Amino acid sequence: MGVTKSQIFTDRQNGLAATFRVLANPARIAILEYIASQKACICNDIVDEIGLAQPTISQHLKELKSIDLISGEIEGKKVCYCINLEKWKEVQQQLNTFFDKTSFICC
Amino acid sequence: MGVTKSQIFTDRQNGLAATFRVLANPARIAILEYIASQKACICNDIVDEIGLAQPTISQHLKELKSIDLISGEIEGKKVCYCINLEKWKEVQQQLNTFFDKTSFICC
DNA sequence: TTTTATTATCGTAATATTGCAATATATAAA
DNA sequence: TTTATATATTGCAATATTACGATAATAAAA
Repeated sequence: MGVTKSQIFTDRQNGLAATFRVLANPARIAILEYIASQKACICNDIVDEIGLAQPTISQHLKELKSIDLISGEIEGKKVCYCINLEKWKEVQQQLNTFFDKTSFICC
Repeated sequence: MGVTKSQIFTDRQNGLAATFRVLANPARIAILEYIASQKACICNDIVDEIGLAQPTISQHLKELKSIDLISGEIEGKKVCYCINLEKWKEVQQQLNTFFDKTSFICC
C-alpha cells in the first residue's frame, strides 16, 4: 500500500488534517504572511518577494485558494490575491477547537 | 529539483510549517484524540482503536514524540503515551500567533 | 532459560509533494 | 493585428510520506 487510509477516519479528522496539510509548507506560510503584510491586495510581486519560480508560486496560490484561504481577483492582466478573512477566522477557530478539546492531563 | 527549499525561508516559517506537517495526517489526529480521551495514559490499545498496523502506529507515535507533542513512558513491557500538555499549549499559542498576526483585511 | 507479549526498526512498495522548464492562455499596449 | 506582460497549466525529475511485512529488541511470565 502506501497512501493515507482516509476511509477509516471521520470526515472531521480528514478535514482537519487536510487543512493542516495546506499550511504545512514554508513557502505557503511565507506567501500568506506576505499577502497579509500588504494591507491592500498585492498581486504577483509574490514571485519577486519569495525566491521561487513563477509556476511554483502559482501552484502554491492554487492550493491556498482551493481551501478558500485566499481569494484571487483578476484585474486587467494582473491578479490580486487577498486573505479571505472569513475563512481565515473559521480555520483558526477549527484549530482552536481541536486543541481545546484534546488537551487533558494524563501522565 | 523537487524538495522544499527551506534555506530561503526563516527558521520561524520552517518551524511553523514543520509543526503543521506533523498535524497534517488523520491518523495522527486520531491518535492524539484517542490518547487525550483516555484521562489516564493508555498504551497501545491505540493499535486496536485505530485501524492501522502496529508498525504504522509506532511510526506515527515517533513523529508525534519528535516534536514533543506526546511523551512515552516505559512501564514494564508496555509503553504509556500521553499528551505533553506544556508543549501542546505552546503549539496552540504558536499557531494562534500566526493567525492573529496574519489576519488583515485587504480586498 | 525459554516462552510470550509489547513495541521499535528495517526494507520496500505505492503514492504524494515540491519545484521548475516549457508552453499555453489572457489581456493590455503599440 | 502584433507584441509584450502576467498568470496558469502541463509534464517531469527529485524527494517525501504512508503503510506494512518481516524482524529485532525488550521485558515479564512460565
